Amino acid sequence: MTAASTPKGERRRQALVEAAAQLLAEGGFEAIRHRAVAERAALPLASTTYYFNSLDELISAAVEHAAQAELEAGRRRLAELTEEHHNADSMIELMLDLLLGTRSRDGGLDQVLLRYERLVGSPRRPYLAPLMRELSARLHDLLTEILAHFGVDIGRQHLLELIMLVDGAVVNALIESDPDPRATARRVLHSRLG
Amino acid sequence: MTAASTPKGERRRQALVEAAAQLLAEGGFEAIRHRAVAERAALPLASTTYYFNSLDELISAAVEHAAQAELEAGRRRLAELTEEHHNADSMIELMLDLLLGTRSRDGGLDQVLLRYERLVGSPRRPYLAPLMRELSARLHDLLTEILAHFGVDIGRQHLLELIMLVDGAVVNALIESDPDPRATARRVLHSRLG
DNA sequence: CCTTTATTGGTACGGTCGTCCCAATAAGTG
DNA sequence: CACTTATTGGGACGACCGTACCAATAAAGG
Repeated sequence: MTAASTPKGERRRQALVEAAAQLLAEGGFEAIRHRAVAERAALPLASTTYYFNSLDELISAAVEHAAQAELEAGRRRLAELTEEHHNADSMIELMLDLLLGTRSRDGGLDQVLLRYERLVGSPRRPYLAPLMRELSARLHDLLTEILAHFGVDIGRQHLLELIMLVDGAVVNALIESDPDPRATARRVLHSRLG
Repeated sequence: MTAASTPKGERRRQALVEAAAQLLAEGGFEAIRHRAVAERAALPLASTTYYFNSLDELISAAVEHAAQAELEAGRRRLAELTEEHHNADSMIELMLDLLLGTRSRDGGLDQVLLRYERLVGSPRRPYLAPLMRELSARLHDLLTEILAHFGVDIGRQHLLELIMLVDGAVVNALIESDPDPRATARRVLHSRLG
């Protein structure tokens, strides 16, 4: 069964999803294993197969959970913006937070790496494709809203170009000897929006 | 031991590297397993640990072998260029072949996917970092030579921007419902060079 | 209360994995 | 030739993996 019909069951199922999302953030798709998830959630191994028909289903739930949380955090950031920070710099930093993750601020690489592994690893997991497209569309919407909020009126095509530039900057920064993808991406955004 | 001291031994070692490179091209890093490599090379399992101290060493050798072959093929292509094909279109197609692989011509996705998995997966394999940087530098050299051969004088910074654009176009095309990363990348190059 | 359904958790199966061991054999060398 | 080193190939070990089974227990519904 893939659904719980009892409050406690629902709580356990959710605990598994959150544990899987944590593992995803820490070690990528490959870190989501039945045993690892169960241990992280302090539940028995078989609970993972009881609430999810397969590992893929669990991975999907984890990806969706993680992405929803990221989008919500972004919306909260947008809502909390005060007038005093209405400059291009803070807009760009907010965009970078959404595209690369907030942990990239202090030079951390792991979160950036995970995001691009997720991106590139998705075609190998066909069951993720519709979900990824949906989440990608929502992210684009949010970015458009953010730009609009800062008075930047941007067309869909121009936004996609911006995202392409950032992504290209990141994947190329990843193999440098002292990688700082956020700095590279920031330079790109400044040259286009700054 | 990591080296062979006998002609036959050297041949076997090379057979393992080629088998590993084949598997890498077919299924990515994860496809390089002791047993798979040995079977592909029609050699016993233990030969893989006899000639390579670890799986990482075998993976490194496979990556280097594959990349060298790609670079050599690119150089051959450059040398074989005749005057009749001296137009921007054929230059761009050659660049796309080098950046995305020749199998992307007919819309094939797997080779493109493999290349970007290799790119994004490299930071997780620190032993690959120096090798990847070396190979990346050689690819940049080759691309510069190609552009120069077509009369395009391009600075290092401008070349890097071009590559960034292509890579960004590709990773974003990968999650589309009917992905054609080569077409997207081609559009980008035409808008900059065409 | 009792029956039916949902959940629990311990365990087992069959598989793949990296790595190691070791006797048998080939190759190289004096 | 003998002796030393390189190589071969078969097998085994312990660790993980996804998944399935099943008796015991808790919850829900009449």
